[in-house]
Amino acid sequence: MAQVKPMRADARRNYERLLKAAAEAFAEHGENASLDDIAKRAGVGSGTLYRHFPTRQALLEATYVDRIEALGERADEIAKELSPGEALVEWLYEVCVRTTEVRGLKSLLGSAVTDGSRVELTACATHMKAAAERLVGAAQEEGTLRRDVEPIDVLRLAHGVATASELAKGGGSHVRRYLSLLTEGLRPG
Amino acid sequence: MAQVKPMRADARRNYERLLKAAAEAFAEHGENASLDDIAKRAGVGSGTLYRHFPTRQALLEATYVDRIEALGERADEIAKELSPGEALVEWLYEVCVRTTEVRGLKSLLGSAVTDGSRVELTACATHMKAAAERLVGAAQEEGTLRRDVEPIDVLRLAHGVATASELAKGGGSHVRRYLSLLTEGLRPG
DNA sequence: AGTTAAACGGAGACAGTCCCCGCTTTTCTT
DNA sequence: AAGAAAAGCGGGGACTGTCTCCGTTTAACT
Repeated sequence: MAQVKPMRADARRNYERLLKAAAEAFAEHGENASLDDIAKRAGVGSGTLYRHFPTRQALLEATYVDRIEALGERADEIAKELSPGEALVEWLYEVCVRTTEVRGLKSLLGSAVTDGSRVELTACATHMKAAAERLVGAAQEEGTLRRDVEPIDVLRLAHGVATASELAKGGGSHVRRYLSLLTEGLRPG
Repeated sequence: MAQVKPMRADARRNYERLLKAAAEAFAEHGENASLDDIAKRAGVGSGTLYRHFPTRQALLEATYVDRIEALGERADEIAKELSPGEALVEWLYEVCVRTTEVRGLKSLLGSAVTDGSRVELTACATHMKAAAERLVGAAQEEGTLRRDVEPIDVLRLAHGVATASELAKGGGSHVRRYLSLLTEGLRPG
């Protein structure tokens, strides 16, 4: 699975430049930033971009793997500090916040939890699912999470909460509230 | 607000043709169906399409107002048959199902509950909010819905549930489940 | 230095959006 | 009924974005 042959020097250089340009462009214009423009920013031809990243999704993934990995690590940090139930909620909160804050991350996380997505098991999907499994399993052990939900359900619902929050003007400020409505339920407590 | 002058005969004819073509195209290709193609199907020039419907959103709205109105009426029908709490849930279920079933409806319903949307208070937004207000109010009276949620919150969360369901392959079959996770909460009952 | 294979780049085919403005159709007037 | 004014039509074309193809360049290895 790993790079069998080392990349040629110019290829490696262009790859990195493209990632940098992509991060800028996605941050500036959202997930639909023009790909040709990204190539231009990076100072390479568009052919080079498409050779390295055959689809927008591939570029998005490469651009944000580190963020996704960071989320995976956060899961474990949080798990050390809080009880399993609290840890799950707090992690989901962070996932939602990133989803709404980091432009372009949303579609990536979305396709990571989509059934039958073209892209077979991307690195991002794997990371997220693994982290969710750990937290969900622990919370169920503890008895603070229903046993009839799967990790993937939780991830999808978190994505839904992020989407709902985004619909409000100050998206971020609604995340906590909407997430707690999900965890506590809409019935009066 | 109503049409001050009656439309010219040809204008009216083209308007209707466009709506019919749009319904077909959106059903076939989703909300991003080509507008020029819709004009072609309708047998009119693209200028005519853009004159009647300045934005994709406007066309989407005109295409689906009747569906939205139907949802508004369903709210009242359901309210007659079930207790307030059950009625709200059942209505939300139908909203979610339509959202996932009718291609193109999603982005319309989404922008209807978006804060600070360009389009000031569209007919769709008004209908949905009014229906939600009735059901939410009744359920809160009855005591089966938290008092700290607004109708708009409920609509947004329903949109989130629809989004989450869509991420699963057989979108429709997950709606009931995800909606009940929202109403009951993720904690064990 | 020479050879080779990998990588480059940007022109260009294609598709979609949307506007502009000369032309046609309808409607109004007398 | 005929002519004028108003309303509406439509499609050409500018523009933007995607993505591929293939002649040219360049790194890597002798």
